[in-house]
Amino acid sequence: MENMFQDFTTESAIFENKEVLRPNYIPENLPHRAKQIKSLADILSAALKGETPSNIFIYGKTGTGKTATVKYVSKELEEMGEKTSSKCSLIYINGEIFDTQYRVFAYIARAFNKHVPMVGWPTDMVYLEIKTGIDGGKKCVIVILDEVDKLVSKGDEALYNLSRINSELNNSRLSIIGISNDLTFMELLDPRVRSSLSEEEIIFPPYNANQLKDILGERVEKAFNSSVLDGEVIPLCAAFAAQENGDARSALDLLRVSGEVAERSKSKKVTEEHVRLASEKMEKNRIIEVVKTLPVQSKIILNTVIRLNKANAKRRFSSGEVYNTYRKLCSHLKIEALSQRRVSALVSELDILGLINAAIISKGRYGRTREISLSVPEESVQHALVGYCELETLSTIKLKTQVALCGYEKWE
DNA sequence: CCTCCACCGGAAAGCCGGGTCA
DNA sequence: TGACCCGGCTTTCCGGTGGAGG
Repeated sequence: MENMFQDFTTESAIFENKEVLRPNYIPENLPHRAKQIKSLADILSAALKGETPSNIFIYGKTGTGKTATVKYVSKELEEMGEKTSSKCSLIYINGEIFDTQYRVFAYIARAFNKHVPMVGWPTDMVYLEIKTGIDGGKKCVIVILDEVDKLVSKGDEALYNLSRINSELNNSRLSIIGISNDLTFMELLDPRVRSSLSEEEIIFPPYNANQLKDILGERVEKAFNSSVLDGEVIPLCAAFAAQENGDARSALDLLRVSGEVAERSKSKKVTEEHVRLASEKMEKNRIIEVVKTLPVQSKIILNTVIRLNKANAKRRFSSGEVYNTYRKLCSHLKIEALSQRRVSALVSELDILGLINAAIISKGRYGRTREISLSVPEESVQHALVGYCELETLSTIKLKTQVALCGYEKWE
């Protein structure tokens, strides 16, 4: 009998190397980031002259090339450092994974071959280890804190201690590069830490459609077999992503998924049609993800809108209608209904998430209200609620709610 | 031009589960 | 262990408002 994986072992007709399209792949060329690369290199070049580079704060939305740029520049710097034998070492830390002061410190200590367990020691002891580690040889240490906002959300001691470590060192110097896609966290910082972290700032603006086209173009040669892409594929991917928010990551994702769609349909080429299918598929997944993680009450409200949609020819409903139906649904589910004010707030949240539309209109004598309508296909939401139901194994009341939510049975 | 509907959305306080500290 | 704090969620209170109808 033929092995069931037989089909999957044959060479791909579409992809040459799919990894090139993954977000963590660092290309040799970063289009449209020359300015940022130069600023970063200028600042860090101090390390090669034996001086201390300023601390740097890097800001930009997701998929604007922050991490790629920093990794690219630090690789170059390390190479040059070895050639010129000026000692400098870079330590890359992702704040999402190392999200407490202790973990960050332990990780840094390990970079200096100190045997620090990932849990257990008093923090100041680890701090001491780092200090002696860094100070061991005369050199320059640059700590890169990616997603630094995640780290700060649990307290700013880590940043505070790192930024003042220089005053306790004799031989070496330490600089910090903080990377974030969120500016609000700066307010949580001690003013001294804030100003020391942002001695220099580099901004990464979103890409436009043309720039995204260049980025995709840069990678297709390695990623795809020659001439499997139709001419319109790249511009279309770029346009879709630019429309969203100029996010290179999602542009690359879209291109990859388009290829996968083409591959699965046994096509020899990736066409415009495949991109559209891929885009639809990704959008659907996004919706499912969002709906699944919604709090129960928001799900009930969403469900209310769907029920209204099913029961009426019209597609728009006033806040009052939605709230009344919501109350009925709640009493049917034997769940305490929220106040009108609260439901109004949750409706706003659903609006921001893009699941429903809620625009304020005035009907003159007949009051002012929001017109609420579903802004995504009915089936994809329903699909998500059903999917959630299957996974839900919590308390019986919750389970009952979920079952009722996907059942759509009449209750009056 | 004024009224008044039916709701919006800010402010503030209450509640609750979880974590911390002495 | 109990006092206390914190953050998220919710309620209560209430001032605000665009425009059809008078």
